[in-house]
Amino acid sequence: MPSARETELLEAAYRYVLTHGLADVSLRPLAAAIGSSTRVLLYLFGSKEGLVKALLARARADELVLLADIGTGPGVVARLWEWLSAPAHRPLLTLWLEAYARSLVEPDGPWAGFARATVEDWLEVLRAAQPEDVRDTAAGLASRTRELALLRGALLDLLATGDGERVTSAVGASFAG
Amino acid sequence: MPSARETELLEAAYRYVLTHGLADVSLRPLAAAIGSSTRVLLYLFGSKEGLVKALLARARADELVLLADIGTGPGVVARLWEWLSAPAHRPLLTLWLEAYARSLVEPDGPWAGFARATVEDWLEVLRAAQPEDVRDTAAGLASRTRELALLRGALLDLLATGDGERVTSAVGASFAG
DNA sequence: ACATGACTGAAACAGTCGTGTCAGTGGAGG
DNA sequence: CCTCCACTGACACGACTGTTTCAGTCATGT
Repeated sequence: MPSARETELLEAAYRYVLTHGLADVSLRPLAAAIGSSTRVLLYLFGSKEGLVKALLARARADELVLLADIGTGPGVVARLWEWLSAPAHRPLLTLWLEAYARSLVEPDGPWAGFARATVEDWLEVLRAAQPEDVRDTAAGLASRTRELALLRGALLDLLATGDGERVTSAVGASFAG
Repeated sequence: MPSARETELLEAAYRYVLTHGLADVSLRPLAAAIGSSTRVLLYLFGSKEGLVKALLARARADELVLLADIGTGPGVVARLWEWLSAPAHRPLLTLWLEAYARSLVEPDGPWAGFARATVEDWLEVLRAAQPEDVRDTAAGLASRTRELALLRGALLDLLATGDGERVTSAVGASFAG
């Protein structure tokens, strides 16, 4: 149960890393930017690793809210892509990709398991959206794996090029109906 | 025109970052691991940024060799996936993803433009593999964008879960013919 | 023989890193 | 009033960062 001050500072730190990235964040500049001090951050989060872990969990909370609100049934993929391609979400998704890559390179530490966890989260949502008769078949598994791949590959493209038109039309062509 | 010693050390450093990652590499441990010294690395590459840039270019060279060898015509996507999913290439692809993510967070520095460049490289290969009559149409552009997205999304999944069977069957289902 | 240029070792530079220490605030509950 | 506890400021610690300075070594070309 985090204290009020803790969640307040976490929120500020979260806003900070959304624009500065998580990879080479350091306590002193971060503390200065959010009007705090390294002493307080260490006191509240125990260590830098604790802070990073809290920030990762905070980012994941945003993701889980989306997945909970997205619903099921036909059109999930289109709705997911709508959310993924929204310019307002770009900082969050860049942060997400950063954490994803990092968790692959450095399987220990606060990043541990981040990539695998998001794969499973999303696959589960896509599974829930499938018709019942394919949900537990090999074809169903392959199908939602393919949907997830398309969404994330398209996201990679979009984040790099910013060419929403081209990428959206590519995604849309796959799930028009 | 790099000297013999320079390419030799670059190759050793490349092998090092393939297993240690590029994000938090530092000169002293790297130099020690490859039997050199920070003095020499700085002398040969000018600065750490110069070294990182050289390493990125080295990684890109591996990628370009693949793209040159992959040929054109039907089956490119399947052949590309065969290469991407080969266990031997995993370190390279993890490094690739790391550089990709980093270039999005920190658009300046040695990473600049890395993500965008690889998108264009791959799209061009896929374009060359398309039948002539669609190559310059909007549908052709959307089609190869979609192929690229699928490949890279599948790669993300594979790197995180290692579940080659599931992912490969998902990719295969899209391009069986 | 000599000079040139590629390469290398040792040590130091100023700076930043995460973290620990010690000493306080300042408000809430007894 | 007094105590307790969440929180904070100032400062120092050792380790590490990229980079520089100064001094070589060694083979090569003339």
